[in-house]
Amino acid sequence: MTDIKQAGRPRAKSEDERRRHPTEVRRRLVIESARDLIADKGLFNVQIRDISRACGVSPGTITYHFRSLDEVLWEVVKAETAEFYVPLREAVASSQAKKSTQLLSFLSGLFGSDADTRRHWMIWLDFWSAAAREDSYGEWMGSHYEAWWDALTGIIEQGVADGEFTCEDPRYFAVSTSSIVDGLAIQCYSRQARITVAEAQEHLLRHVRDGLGLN
Amino acid sequence: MTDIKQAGRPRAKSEDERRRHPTEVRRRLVIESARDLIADKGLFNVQIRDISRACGVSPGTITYHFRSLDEVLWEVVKAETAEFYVPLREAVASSQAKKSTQLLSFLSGLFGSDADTRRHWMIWLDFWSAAAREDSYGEWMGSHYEAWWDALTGIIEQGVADGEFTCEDPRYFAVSTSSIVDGLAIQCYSRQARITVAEAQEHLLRHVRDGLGLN
Amino acid sequence: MTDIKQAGRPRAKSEDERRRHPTEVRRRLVIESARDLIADKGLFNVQIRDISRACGVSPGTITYHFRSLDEVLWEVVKAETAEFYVPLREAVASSQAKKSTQLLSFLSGLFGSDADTRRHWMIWLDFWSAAAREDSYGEWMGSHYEAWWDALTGIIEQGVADGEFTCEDPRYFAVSTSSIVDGLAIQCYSRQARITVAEAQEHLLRHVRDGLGLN
Amino acid sequence: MTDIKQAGRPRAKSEDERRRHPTEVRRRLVIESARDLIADKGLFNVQIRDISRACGVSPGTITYHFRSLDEVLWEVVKAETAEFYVPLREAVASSQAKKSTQLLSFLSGLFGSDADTRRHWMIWLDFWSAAAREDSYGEWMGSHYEAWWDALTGIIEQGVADGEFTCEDPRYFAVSTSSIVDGLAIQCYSRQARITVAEAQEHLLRHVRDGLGLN
DNA sequence: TATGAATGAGAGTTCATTCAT
DNA sequence: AATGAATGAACTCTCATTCAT
Repeated sequence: MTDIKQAGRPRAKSEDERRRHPTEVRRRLVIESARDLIADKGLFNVQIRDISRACGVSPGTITYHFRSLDEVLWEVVKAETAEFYVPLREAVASSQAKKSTQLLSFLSGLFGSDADTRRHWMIWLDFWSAAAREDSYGEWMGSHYEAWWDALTGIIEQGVADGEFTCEDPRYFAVSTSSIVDGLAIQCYSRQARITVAEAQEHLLRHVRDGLGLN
Repeated sequence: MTDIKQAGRPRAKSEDERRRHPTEVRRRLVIESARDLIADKGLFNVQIRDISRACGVSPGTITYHFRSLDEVLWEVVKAETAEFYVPLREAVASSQAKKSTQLLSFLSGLFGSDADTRRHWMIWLDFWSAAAREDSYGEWMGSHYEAWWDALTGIIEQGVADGEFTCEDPRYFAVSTSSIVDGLAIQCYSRQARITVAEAQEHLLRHVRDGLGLN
Repeated sequence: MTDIKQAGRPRAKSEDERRRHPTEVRRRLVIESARDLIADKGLFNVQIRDISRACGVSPGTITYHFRSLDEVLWEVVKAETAEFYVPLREAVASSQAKKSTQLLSFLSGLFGSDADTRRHWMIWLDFWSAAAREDSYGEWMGSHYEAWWDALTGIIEQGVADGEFTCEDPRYFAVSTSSIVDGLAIQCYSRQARITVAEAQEHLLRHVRDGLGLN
Repeated sequence: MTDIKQAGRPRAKSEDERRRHPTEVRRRLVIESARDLIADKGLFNVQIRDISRACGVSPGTITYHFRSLDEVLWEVVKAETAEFYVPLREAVASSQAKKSTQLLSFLSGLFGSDADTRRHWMIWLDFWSAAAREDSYGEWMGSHYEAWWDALTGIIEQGVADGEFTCEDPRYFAVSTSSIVDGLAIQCYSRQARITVAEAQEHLLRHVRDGLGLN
């Protein structure tokens, strides 16, 4: 019987349509598809079947490449988190512009009406809930914000050193800023929001200009 | 076990818990029990059986008094929301203290290590997720924050009028403050938090004092 | 404690609104209300709560006066059955008209578009299903049809004796007629019926006139 | 238990029953099993668990292949309905016998004491109730009877054309006949029936012979 | 006699996971 | 590597019935 199964198989034909991928490739494809779904339905409202349908594979393929649904979710959060602050650090590291320009343009980019930004915040909102109840999520979130704060602090310190602006306590200001960002995101990305994304963005920039004595 | 119940000891109390109650009373008891559970397990991780067990009633009793589990959750959120800003408005309305004292003492109260405050923020975190995906939650959240901002704005305007402190744009400052509150709560109430509740509180107060020119 | 309950009671006030009735009266009121519901929702699709609501009493009142829901249903069927063939026998017994007139006018009355007739057939349809699976319903149905046939046979025999019409085998004709009645009712009282009630009636009358050589 | 399965005994058969099947095959197996159950317990008295037990699968398998229990029931009714009138139309189309023979032999076949025929009428009885309350069932029933009548009418017209028998109004006679069939089935397939299946059959044949002037 | 809160077994359905193919 | 049928525990919700009042 087991022989029969092996026998009828090697049909090279459909090989090209539904490609077979090594685990690492397939995992990435799955995670990518799952991100949109999660943004839509909520981190803990997504089913394996949803994800498999979104990838064009069968449910079994998901559990073949992942230990469990939770692992998929977890990987999505990690991917989302990574991609969120990478640009920040890159901007800090590479840009030749003035620090104030770097800072303001980066922070502006946090609020946008495009699908990607919305998706990011949707996942992020759920992530906070998760981080409040599970150590693993909490730990990950902590290290993420720490890096966020470090990066912000770094830019501010450089700007101060460059004489672009002033700031008595860069660390304190970094935490304030990241908090305001999150607090405003809650407002402007909710349903029936009372604050538009543009208003949130404007609010944030005003906060930064005021805090750093820019104009 | 039944013997213990029959015996003459702590009868009064357990008799009272398991008594029959008119719907309105029972609903309130259920909501009260559910609040703790939700804080613990998450708004959408609580099951009817959890709640019924917590109330000492059968699952059928929950659905007898509520149309569905969603209604219970919804009522919990409404109760939690209502109780959150009521004190703020009362403080504004009744206290004879200086506005700055009122304000700082109220805001201090938002961050605490007691079970009630923790519970509040746990529910609140889930509420944000819900408000990002369902109009009804979003609408409710919007009107809550609007009231929050109005109240803060009112106090600040009075303080300015009284000459206690200065503020160029009270409304803007109110939104900033509520956003920082939420943003800090995310940090200090998460697992493995990098910021303690006391630090968050201190951070908030510094933000307010700086913004209003107190000290 | 039991004393307290007795104490607060004798409030003669609402005595008149929600009358208390001896069991036999209450049972009849319940059965009467339940008939319409059953016609609407189906014999085995009616809930105690529906019935109690229809009577303006509480669910407990139903089970206080009836052993069980099944007993209510059963009584409804008995009431419906009784009222169905009583008029037939009365018509036979009392009318002074010619037998052919009696017969045709009675049979015409079986098909009508009024609510009462529809209600009757709705219950009757469910009754057939019940009679096919439970002896008690089957037994009751059998005796009902036997009486039906006897009555029809009797009229026909009298009509033949009176020289009004001819019929070789009155019993056979009675069974044919009752069967056609039921078969036509299935058609004309169904949803999306292909045969109207009027057509069914006309069909039946034609069958009887042909069979008895009337016209 | 696992040992028994591993052992070489009656493997072929039980292996086959519990084998995995593509959806279409499994659906048919489920429908087939459900038919008997429904005949036994009634169309709306069958539970998913009953059906799954009868098929030797788990409850989840039923809802895996069907959207809901209602869909199973609906498919059973459709299958039963289809198989009911197919033979009639085939007899009309293919048989070389005289029309009167075709007709009488087909109609005889409607009443039988075998399990299949009983099962058919049990389901059919419930179907009438359903058709009286739900448009979808009513619509389906209507089209079924229309076909039934068309087929009967067709045979009769041919028989008349062939000079085998006479019939003034074949359509009217077809409706009468189908109604008598249903009306007699109610009687002879009920519990405690007063008319045997054989008597019903005899009654029907007499009706047809009389109506067509045969003998 | 009447109430209606409370019960809890049992219903349909969902869904992560398993595993033969 | 991929499939998708199968599983069965667990969920929400229903509802006849009970019983304190």
